[in-house]
Amino acid sequence: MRSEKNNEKSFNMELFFAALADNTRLRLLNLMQDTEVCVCYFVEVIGTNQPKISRHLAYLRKAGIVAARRDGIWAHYRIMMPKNEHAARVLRDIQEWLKTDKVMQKDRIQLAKVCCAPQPPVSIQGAPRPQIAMG
Amino acid sequence: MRSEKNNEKSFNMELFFAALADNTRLRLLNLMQDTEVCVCYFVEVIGTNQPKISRHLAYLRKAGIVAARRDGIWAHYRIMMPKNEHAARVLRDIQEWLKTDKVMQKDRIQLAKVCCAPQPPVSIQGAPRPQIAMG
DNA sequence: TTAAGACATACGCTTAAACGTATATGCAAA
DNA sequence: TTTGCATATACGTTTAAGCGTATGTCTTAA
Repeated sequence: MRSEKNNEKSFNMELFFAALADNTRLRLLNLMQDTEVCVCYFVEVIGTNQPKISRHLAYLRKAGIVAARRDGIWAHYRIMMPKNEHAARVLRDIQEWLKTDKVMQKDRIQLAKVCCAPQPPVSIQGAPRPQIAMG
Repeated sequence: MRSEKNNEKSFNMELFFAALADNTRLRLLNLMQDTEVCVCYFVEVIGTNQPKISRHLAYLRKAGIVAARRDGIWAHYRIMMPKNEHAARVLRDIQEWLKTDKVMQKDRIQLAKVCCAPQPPVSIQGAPRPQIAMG
């Protein structure tokens, strides 16, 4: 996609679909299906460096697909339904789509494991647990 | 999107959404809403050079969203519903979405004008007319 | 068989997306 | 206030998307 200002008047379809055209971002959305998720869990489950996750989350934020909540040193991200009804419909369809994908299912199981483990990995010890890990 | 082989087994979501993340390609899809359309009409309505149109149509073809039909020197493109039910659902939603967009509506009106004009522009004289220009 | 037209692709360029690494920011405990 | 940690952003590099122009391919008509 070529750069273009995100006009307030009309929803930017290009930006919306560009945000969805990346496997890491789809995995992030998948992990946020049922609840907000702390950034550190994304890093743990996706298994990559933290700046990469942060950048992709920023991309989703700028596209109006997710919202962030700060809680002290922790940042929690959640899916935010676009006001545009058509975009919202597509996003809901995508959520259902992701639920049927084997790799995405694995990711959600992995999130549940990491969150509910009695002895979490050292890298995320003390991280805030999401209320619900899976649907 | 980074390059990745389009695995036959699982639908390539990245490629699918990347194909939708471009305004020219969305305009092309919009013009194919009701019927197959000859390439020369795309060039006329979009108002750009022919190789650009051809390249974007090739992109849509590779993403499995459109199909081409050769008829002598003419090439006709039409929307092809993906076999993947989720992709098909999203694509149908997008078609409805495009119908509500002012700019896209203008494009379809323009297509109708060009196709039904008693004296078509010189550049497309003799071009095969689509059966239906608008919904 | 040549010529002309419609369409596809090759080529070189510009721009931006995505990456890893380094660093800045902001909060919290000591 | 200093230290440590979670997160965000800056920076430089690599890769590929998108573009205009040029050229190739295929078909039809002369």
